[in-house]
Amino acid sequence: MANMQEIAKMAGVSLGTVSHVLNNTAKVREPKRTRVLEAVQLAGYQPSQLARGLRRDTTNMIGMIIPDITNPFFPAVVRGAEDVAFSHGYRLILCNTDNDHSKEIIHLNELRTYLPAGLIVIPSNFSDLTTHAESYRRAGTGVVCVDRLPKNWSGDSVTANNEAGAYNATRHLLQLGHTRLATITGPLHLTNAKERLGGFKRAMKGAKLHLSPEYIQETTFDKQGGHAKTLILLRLIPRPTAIFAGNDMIALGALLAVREAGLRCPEDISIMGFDDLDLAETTNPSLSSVSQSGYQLGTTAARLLLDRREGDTSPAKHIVLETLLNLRNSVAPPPEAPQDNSSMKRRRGSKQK
Amino acid sequence: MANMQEIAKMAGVSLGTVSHVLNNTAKVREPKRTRVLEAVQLAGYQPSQLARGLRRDTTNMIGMIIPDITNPFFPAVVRGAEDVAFSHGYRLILCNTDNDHSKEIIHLNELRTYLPAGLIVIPSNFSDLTTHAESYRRAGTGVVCVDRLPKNWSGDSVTANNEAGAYNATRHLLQLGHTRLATITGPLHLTNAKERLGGFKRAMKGAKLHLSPEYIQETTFDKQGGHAKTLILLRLIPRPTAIFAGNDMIALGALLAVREAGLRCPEDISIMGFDDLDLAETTNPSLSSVSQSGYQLGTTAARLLLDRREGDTSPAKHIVLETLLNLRNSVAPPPEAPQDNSSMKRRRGSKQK
DNA sequence: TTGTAGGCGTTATCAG
DNA sequence: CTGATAACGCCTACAA
Repeated sequence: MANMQEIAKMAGVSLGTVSHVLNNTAKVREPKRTRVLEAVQLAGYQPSQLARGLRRDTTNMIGMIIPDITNPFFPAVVRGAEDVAFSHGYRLILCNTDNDHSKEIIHLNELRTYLPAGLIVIPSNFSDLTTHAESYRRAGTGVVCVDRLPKNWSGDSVTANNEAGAYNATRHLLQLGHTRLATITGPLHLTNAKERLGGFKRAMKGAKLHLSPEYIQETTFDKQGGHAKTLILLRLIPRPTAIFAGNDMIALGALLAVREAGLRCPEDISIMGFDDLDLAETTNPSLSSVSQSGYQLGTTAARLLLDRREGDTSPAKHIVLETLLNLRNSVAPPPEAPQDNSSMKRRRGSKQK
Repeated sequence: MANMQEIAKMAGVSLGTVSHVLNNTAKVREPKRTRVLEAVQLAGYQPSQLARGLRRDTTNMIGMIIPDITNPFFPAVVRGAEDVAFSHGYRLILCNTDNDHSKEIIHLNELRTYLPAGLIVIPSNFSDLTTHAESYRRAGTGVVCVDRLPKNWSGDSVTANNEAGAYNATRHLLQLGHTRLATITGPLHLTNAKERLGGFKRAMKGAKLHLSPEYIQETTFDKQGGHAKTLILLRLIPRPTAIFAGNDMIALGALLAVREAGLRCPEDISIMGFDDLDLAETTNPSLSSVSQSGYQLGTTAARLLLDRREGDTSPAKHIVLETLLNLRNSVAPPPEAPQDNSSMKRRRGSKQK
């Protein structure tokens, strides 16, 4: 690979002049200027990002740390971030943490040595991002947090309006006539899971419905969790007629469990998801879900980061993107709407607690 | 961030000595050695990858170029590559091409300036990878091609056995008694699409079945394509009783089209996919598919690359991973099956799972 | 307007 | 075995 010195020789100018025309850092007169450009063209020269970064004390790389690219929600976020980054000349270094915060720390520490232009992070469980981000910020490197927030996070963030999304979804179930609603939440130490539960509870409270604790099941954000917890919910008496799942993977597990139990969705039980993944429209029945745009989460985060780099020093921003309720076939009114199974109805007193 | 000079000062040794203990490039005696290590620990020092790369003329970054992380098959490949890379101290720079070969060229040219340890590429449509890889190879940088191969590719590659996978899948359909088989292929300039069609044809030929050209439809590897081409196939007379789809996304589109047409799968028409994506088990009916492990494709590619870097200079390797036929509910014998009788024996015990 | 030279943080070479 | 010192390729004062 040619270097600047060779380009200078080819164009018959000095090294500094080449740099000047490449970076527009000084007006170079026409005869030389084009000679340089021609030489660059001819040699297919591209400046070493390494040397440039070393000298400038910052590179065009953006570190992106996510739990797991294999988890269907995250690729969209990554893609959104990459599109914005790429079009501005930045590149992404992708790191998976598997929700392991010690792996996250390794990435956080190492990424610093690339002098990245910034960091976009979807925190792992029990993330220690807050303390580590501090050292980035001291170095003038932006860090934006996406989708969920670690403990005590006060920096820039881009999240969905989980609370409102969950509230609206739950409202919809209530309006259909459901009164025995259950929810299967993601890990409640994650802010997004907690907020969704918050929205669910608010809607329940608004409807003046009592919510006994066994109707709230916490699990991991995956199919297995949804499956296991649904089996528990289905054994409850009275059985819930609707389940609000913390995300689509949980909803998927719920769907499978309901089928296994010999029940029908939505006739016997309604299921509502969150995320509106692509798979939501191909399940059987297709899944009603709270739609949040992962892509937009990604583009917004990247733009925020680039603004910071351009010198935006305003106070921390917390951008919240609204959700949309996407109704499909997994929700319906409860069976025989005002439950006529009187024996079941009597039991309801038992959860008076 | 502390640099080596400061560590040297802290430990009361010279800069060179610090480098020596960090890289094991010379035996440093015990009193100093531990002092250095302690200083490193204390300062949380990590060497600048930029400076190191500049000096060593190579970094610990691996460029990974893929069509689109949003496409459900690719994240697994990326994850496989990342896992192997990470555990060996390498990091991934992720680039999406959108199957646009001019975007691919941009990435190829720019990645070189990071002096990457190697490149893992899933080529775009009409990829010009072959010529560009040449310049990488001259610089001693390995390039391995995954999933599909560009024109005239003669370097390292890791692919699935598309031909055999398609052949086995088609054989299965034939053994169920289907005689009017159609296929919807991906873009035939992509080697994987072409090989799958090859396997399909070989099975048909083996069964001495005529295959008229309108029973072979070519399209893009997505749902829309599968949907549109299925509608065409369903209008043919006689209508095919089984469709072998070039991948699961096409199969998904086919499923939707069949349903729209008021036909039932698998009673009226069988559908076979390829890839065995996660979504295959949640569709209605669940999708029979040729399973290939994207994750394994990724790990294998990364390992191959790292071997090269360790000095393996043997001739180009073409690693081919076997597939597995994963049977679910989207295939069944054809309607009015004329073969309850003789030849339907399970003579092929093959490798079906 | 153009050229020169110093230095970013490392590694590697070569004296001591 | 240890410690200077010269690159690596680039940018940028500063000098011409």
